[in-house]
Amino acid sequence: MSRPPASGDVFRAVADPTRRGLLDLLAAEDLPVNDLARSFDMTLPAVSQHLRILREVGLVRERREGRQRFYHLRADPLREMAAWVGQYERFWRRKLQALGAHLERNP
Amino acid sequence: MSRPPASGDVFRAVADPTRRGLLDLLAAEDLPVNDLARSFDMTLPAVSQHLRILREVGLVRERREGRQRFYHLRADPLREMAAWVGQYERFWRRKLQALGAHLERNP
DNA sequence: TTGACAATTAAGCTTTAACTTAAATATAAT
DNA sequence: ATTATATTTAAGTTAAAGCTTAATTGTCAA
Repeated sequence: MSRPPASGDVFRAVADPTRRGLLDLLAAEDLPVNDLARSFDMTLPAVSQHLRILREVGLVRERREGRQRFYHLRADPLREMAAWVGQYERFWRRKLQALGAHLERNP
Repeated sequence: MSRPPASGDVFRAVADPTRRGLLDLLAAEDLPVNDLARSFDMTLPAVSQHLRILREVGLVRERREGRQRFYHLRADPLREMAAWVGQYERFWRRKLQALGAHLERNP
């Protein structure tokens, strides 16, 4: 059985600011590890390890091109997060609405 | 100076499944710690510590009532997360659209 | 084929997280 | 006053994260 690639741990994968930064970069364009690493204040292996974690939860894919490895964003696993956080939208919407009503009463 | 209540660490706060569970419970109703703790397979202090972390990032508030402490959801800090993950929506939307187009060509 | 480059894996270290049990605090009930 | 209840804080343990340097693998170029 091939289990769904570490679902649930998407939250943990994305908890780290470096990893969110990596995803943000990859949202713009596919990039090789060296280029990615330049944006962060840590060694190349460290970035490589972060990429491994993103790979494990399916948030990025690797494509080999010569001796470089281009990373490509796969956003799908984030849908789980979007769905979860979406359930809370009504709470802040409710509050905004209350604020609006208040401003209307007290213009 | 009162710094913005630990913004950015909302991701980390919510990375833990127990803490997400707590928020999910509180989305339905305000509850005292004991009632909250019953839902989890760990000691009361452990749950109390999770609640502290949620408090620190402003995701819950405490209201004292007799000797109980009712916790109340404050969803606002999740907006940061919603905004971040929302930026990725276009990616899976694009993919769904591609799938749709494919199915139309190959009915 | 030797050497340089791109990246990962291995090994080790330090910090942080997530628990536990025990002690402390605060309120309520007897 | 004592005792019980609700919760937190303290102290200590274990495991996982996040780094680093060093060693390894694979590809290109001279």
